[in-house]
Amino acid sequence: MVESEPAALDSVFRALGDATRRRMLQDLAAGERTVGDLAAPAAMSLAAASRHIQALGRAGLIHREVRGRTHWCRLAPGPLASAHRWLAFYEGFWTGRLDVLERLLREEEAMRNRTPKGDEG
Amino acid sequence: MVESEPAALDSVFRALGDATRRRMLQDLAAGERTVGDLAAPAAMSLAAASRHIQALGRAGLIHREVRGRTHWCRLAPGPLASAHRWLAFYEGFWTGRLDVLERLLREEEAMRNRTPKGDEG
DNA sequence: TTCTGATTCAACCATGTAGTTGAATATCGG
DNA sequence: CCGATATTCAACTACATGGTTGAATCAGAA
Repeated sequence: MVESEPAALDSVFRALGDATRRRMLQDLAAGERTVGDLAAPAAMSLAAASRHIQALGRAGLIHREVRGRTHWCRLAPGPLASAHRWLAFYEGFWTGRLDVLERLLREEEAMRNRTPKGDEG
Repeated sequence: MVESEPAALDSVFRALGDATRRRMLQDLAAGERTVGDLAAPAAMSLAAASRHIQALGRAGLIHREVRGRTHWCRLAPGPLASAHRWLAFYEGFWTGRLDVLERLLREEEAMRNRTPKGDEG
C-alpha cells in the first residue's frame, strides 16, 4: 500500500469528514447542481455553504463551470475512487478474506523479525 | 444513500484525513503493534503520536488491549468498511457503470421535479 | 523501595476550520 | 443605468487540531 500523493488523500478524506459536504456530494450524484442548490438544504449561510463547496473543489472532488451568473458543479469522481482504493486495501479484514493479505503481511512480519503477540511474557 | 450515523462517518473520515494516522493503520494491517511501535516512525514526540492513536480509537478504527505496561493496538475494520461502503455508492461514476446509479438517480430527479442539466439553453 | 520503561495528561502555542455578517463582484433583465 | 440574483470576499469569533515540553501514572525488575 503505497501512497502516491498523501496530501491529496489528506484533502479528500478531510473533505469527506463533514456531513454537509457528504450530503452535497450525494446531491451531485443525482446531476449538476448550482451553488445555491447545494446550499439550500444546509441550515447555514450561503457564504458558509460556498466555502464547503470550495473545500470540495480544492480536494478535486467536484468541477465547476460558470454559466452566466450561476456556477454549476458536478461530481469529479477520480479522487473518490482513490479514497475507495485506499480503503479497499483493508477489504480482507472486514470480509474475512484474509488469505491474500496474510501472505503479504507475514512477509513484512518476517522482515521486521518481531513477535507482536506470540511471546509477551 | 442513507447515512445511518453521520457523526460516526465524520470521525472515521477525519481520522483518515491524516497521513500519519493512515500509516499507523497500514502498520496495524501487518499485525498488532504497541503505541511505541506505531510512534517510532512518526517524526514527532511520543505524546503527539499517542494522541493520533487516541483519535483512531475514538473513531473506532482500532481496539486496544493493555498487557502489563504496554498497550497493544489492532485494527478494528468495521468503521473502515462503513467508509468503504459509503464510497462504493459512487463506484458507478468512476467505473463508468452508470446504469444502476442512473435509475436510482432518475427517481430522485423525478421527486425533486427539477432539470439540473437537460434544459439549460 | 527504587530505578526504568511505556504511556498518558496538562498546559501551552500556532494554525486550521466553521460559522457569522456585511460589502464586493458579476450577470441578467427592464 | 438600475435593481435583482448568484456567488464570493473580508473581517471577525469560537472552537478543533496538531505539535511541544515536563510531570504524572502504572507495571516490571533489581
